Amino acid sequence: MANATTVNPARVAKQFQALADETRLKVLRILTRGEQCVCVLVTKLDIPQPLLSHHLKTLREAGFITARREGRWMYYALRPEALDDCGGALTGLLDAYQESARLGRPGCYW
Amino acid sequence: MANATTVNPARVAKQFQALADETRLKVLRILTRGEQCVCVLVTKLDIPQPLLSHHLKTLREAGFITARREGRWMYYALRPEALDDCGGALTGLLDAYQESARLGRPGCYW
DNA sequence: TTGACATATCAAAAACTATTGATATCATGC
DNA sequence: GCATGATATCAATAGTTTTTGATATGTCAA
Repeated sequence: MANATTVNPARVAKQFQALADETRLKVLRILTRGEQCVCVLVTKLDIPQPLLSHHLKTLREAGFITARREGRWMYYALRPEALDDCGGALTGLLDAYQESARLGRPGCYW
Repeated sequence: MANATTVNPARVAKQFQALADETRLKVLRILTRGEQCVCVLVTKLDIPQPLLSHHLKTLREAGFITARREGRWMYYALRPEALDDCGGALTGLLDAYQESARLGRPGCYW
């Protein structure tokens, strides 16, 4: 289980970076309904296709989605593990915070 | 409770943007141990003071930390509600995903 | 009130990210 | 093989964020 000390800040920062965009969050929201082909996403989001392609690449590289080709179409699907992982970084911080509160906030630990 | 439809992508994107930086994540991690003065953070992170000041401002504007002056020193503290809130956006997506799986992935919903 | 210290702000430069339009790739059907 | 449609890549531009150094602000102590 992730916690504030096991989390790798550089990696996690990259994941949050991928989430730090309105269009990409909308993509993820759409994909919660199941995998979708790019053509549907383009229509739904109303942005130029190359731009969407770029955002999909960003999400894919950060591990949030997977791609699958079927004939001429590409289908993208959510990878919930990645969302879990990111959430784990947040709960790791929260857990560390609560644990330290429990211990009475000894202050500086280094 | 947050879910994939109640979440405001623009606002959430801004919060994730604040988390999308290695230094800022390190700041949050340090602050899980309780509030700290800037001088401690500067030493611990080994970055120029104006740069840290800028990152602290970013975190503050996104709601992740609070500032308190005590004499010459500024003390920054974690605001766990903001982390919760952000985590809520993630679990909102995950919940929507699982709910849709439960319903048998009806596909396009618009 | 002056000097010293802690922190914030500002302006400029550097680095990165998003957007656009043009073009390439790749699968399909003729 | 050729034309077509779906998607990806590329190169250029625009916009944003990060970093740096200089300077300003605010507080304290003498």
